Amino acid sequence: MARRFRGESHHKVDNKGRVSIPALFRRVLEQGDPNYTEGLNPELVIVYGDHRRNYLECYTISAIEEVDAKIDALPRGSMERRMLQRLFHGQSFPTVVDDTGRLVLPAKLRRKVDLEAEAFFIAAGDTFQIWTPETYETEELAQTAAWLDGLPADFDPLAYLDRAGPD
Amino acid sequence: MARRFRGESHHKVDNKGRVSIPALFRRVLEQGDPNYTEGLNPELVIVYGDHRRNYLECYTISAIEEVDAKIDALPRGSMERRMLQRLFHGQSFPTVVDDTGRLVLPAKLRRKVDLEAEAFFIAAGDTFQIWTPETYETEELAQTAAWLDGLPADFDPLAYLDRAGPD
DNA sequence: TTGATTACCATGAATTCCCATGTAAATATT
DNA sequence: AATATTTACATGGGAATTCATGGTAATCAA
Repeated sequence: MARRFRGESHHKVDNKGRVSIPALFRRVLEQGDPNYTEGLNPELVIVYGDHRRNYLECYTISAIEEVDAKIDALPRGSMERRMLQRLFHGQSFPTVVDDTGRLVLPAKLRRKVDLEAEAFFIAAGDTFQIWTPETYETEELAQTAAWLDGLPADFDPLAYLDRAGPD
Repeated sequence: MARRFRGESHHKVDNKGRVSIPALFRRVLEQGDPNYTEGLNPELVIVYGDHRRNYLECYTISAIEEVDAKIDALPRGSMERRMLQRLFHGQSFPTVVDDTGRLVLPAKLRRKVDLEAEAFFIAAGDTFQIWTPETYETEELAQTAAWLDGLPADFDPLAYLDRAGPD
């Protein structure tokens, strides 16, 4: 497994759509781009998905190539294949980190996830996500809080690491 | 099972956030980093968690890789997986021991656990924790005392090693 | 030619690098 | 055993570099 993204942080988005990528994420993007060499800027792919998805998911080149390979393995003409193609090939945006370590998010993408002055970056395994801070708090955190409420009060979610969970 | 951390100690934190790692812990970090070789500095991952957690938990590379493998095994899209990803991939900070055996804790992490001039290190199996001394005393010790108070006066905690507990 | 996108330059703050020192611990030497 | 020598640790300081962010000029597309 390639190097993983790790960490979370907030960054300003200016009116041109420029936003700094957390420095540690940049290192991972560099390592995950087979064409990257010292001095160059790594490429990446931003998957934005359909209208229900309200965050941007960023893939290193090698991560997206793995996905592509899996899609290629699906039977031609199958629904699964068509859906995944639409999601990963259609609803995505290939781009490159700029010289100052920033990403330029086109207005279309910003509008899609309601991004204005600030963006929240969070690692998620071999990808990282870009959220509007408020959306992340209200949707993502609220959702887990609700889920936790359905569990025994003393149950430690970390137990999921080792077992199935609370009976 | 990999080598374990053992012991506890106090260290100064300077205003750049630098703090010495107990020398014995360093040896464990070295052994727990598959990429470590004599002369190099071991990497590690600091998991800080959400607002409810008031200490930093430090994982060796192999310990965190075990965790990652377990997360990877959970079904994509499941709440369990998302929670654990948020905690271990998002709310964490990968770093490396410096040449003089210190760790540099960014302001963000120090603020989170109220770390100022001094830090308390304590081993916890295959991880170790960094606490603000006062927090550790008031929260952690008080809790243990309360727990012991709830047991028969002559109860030996070692009984937990072999069975479920008292009675 | 006009709004948008890209390339370049600028700057303060945070972070890393490199070197220094006192002290405790380990080892070697009479 | 007592003393000298070396090595490892904990801690500190300043210089050099990286980061995040902002601005302006050059380029592009329609």
